[in-house]
Amino acid sequence: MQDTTQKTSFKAQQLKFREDAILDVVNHLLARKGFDLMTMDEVAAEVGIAKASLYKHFASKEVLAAASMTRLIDRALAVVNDLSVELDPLEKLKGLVRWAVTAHLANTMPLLPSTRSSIQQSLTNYPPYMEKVGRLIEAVGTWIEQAQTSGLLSASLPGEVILYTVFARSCDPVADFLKLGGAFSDPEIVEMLVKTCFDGMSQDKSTL
Amino acid sequence: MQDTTQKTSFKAQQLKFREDAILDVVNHLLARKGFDLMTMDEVAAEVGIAKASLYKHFASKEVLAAASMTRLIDRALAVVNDLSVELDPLEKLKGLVRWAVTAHLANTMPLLPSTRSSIQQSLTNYPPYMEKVGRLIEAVGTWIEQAQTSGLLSASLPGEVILYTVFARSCDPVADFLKLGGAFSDPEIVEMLVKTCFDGMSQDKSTL
DNA sequence: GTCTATAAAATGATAGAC
DNA sequence: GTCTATCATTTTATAGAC
Repeated sequence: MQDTTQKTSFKAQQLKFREDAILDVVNHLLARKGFDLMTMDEVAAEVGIAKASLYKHFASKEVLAAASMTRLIDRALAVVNDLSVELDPLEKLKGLVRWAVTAHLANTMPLLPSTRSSIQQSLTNYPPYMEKVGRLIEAVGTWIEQAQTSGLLSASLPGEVILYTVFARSCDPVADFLKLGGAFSDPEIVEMLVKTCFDGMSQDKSTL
Repeated sequence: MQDTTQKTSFKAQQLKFREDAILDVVNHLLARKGFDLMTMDEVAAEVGIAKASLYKHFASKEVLAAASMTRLIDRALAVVNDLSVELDPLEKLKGLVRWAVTAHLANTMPLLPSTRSSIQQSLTNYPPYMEKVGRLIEAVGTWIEQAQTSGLLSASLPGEVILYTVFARSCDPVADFLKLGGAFSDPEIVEMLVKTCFDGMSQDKSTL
């Protein structure tokens, strides 16, 4: 038959579609409860398939989480790419933090940046993930260096510290508490977090 | 017998001693793994007693964690009290953050400030804990107001935001990553976190 | 690949002897 | 109050039919 390849490609498309739907659910659950509290039963139920079917797509809970996290890094890389326009490096960094905090508030940012999480180790042993994280770190690291040499960011602060501080905003509980309080809109919360992150909480000396 | 009360008091002392030992173990486990990953088997093994004995002291895992957390707030209140000397309010706040980050690095700071943690709800339903948290918030809130009115902290930032930001430093993953990197000593990490927390990462405009 | 049914292990909690 | 033994439940993962 002549349409064998077409049929296969259609099937492959359907497969990808289904797996993307699974990863959407996983991403959401990772964001709301974290890896340890997320159960495979829950994932299967929310996707609307049997648990055994889930295991046909992903070999284990850890593999499933790793796939979801890899997709997240892909998205972060896309955001980084979009930000590579005519912005100064400080604005690029702020843009990345805005994206992360916004996603966190929308429950689409998996709760990871914690040395304590039990997936952390299996993730570091998953080369496709680590390779992409490496690319992300390199891109953001470049922005940080540029911002420091051009006097936009404090040059006395080790770049490492700035890098981790930027990434850590994606899981900052301050956003959750402010949202819980109900006094501010999501965009307001995002802007306040960005401000305290980059400018601190002390009185701005330049205005005195 | 005349020494009945003495005997009782001695027994009570022993009981408190044992329960304090249990809470030490729990505090350490909560700091390293969090509530959900901490198991009662583990607690019992590390204390050196049978799991059933553990349940004679504390009715459930949640009660156990609540007791540990209450003791933590007691210690925070003691630190707040020690800081009520001749320091300006900004230095008091920094002192509190220093204590929290130092404890975090020493694995003695339970990983909580997360809306996602599954104990959070049972804690809010435990009046002794909430009462002490209330006192802590009041004391720190007063410092924040003083720092804002005296121009030490940005007055345009809602007090709420400053309060949460200060508390959130106790579980900031930046400290963990920097420690993992091995390039800095614990006190250096503490000072860098305090600096970025209060002064941000942007170039200080007053030096230009 | 999807399902039902079930294994295998971990874990919170309790029974009951001493 | 401490122990051993056990229960009940949850949860990761698989077997095997269709």
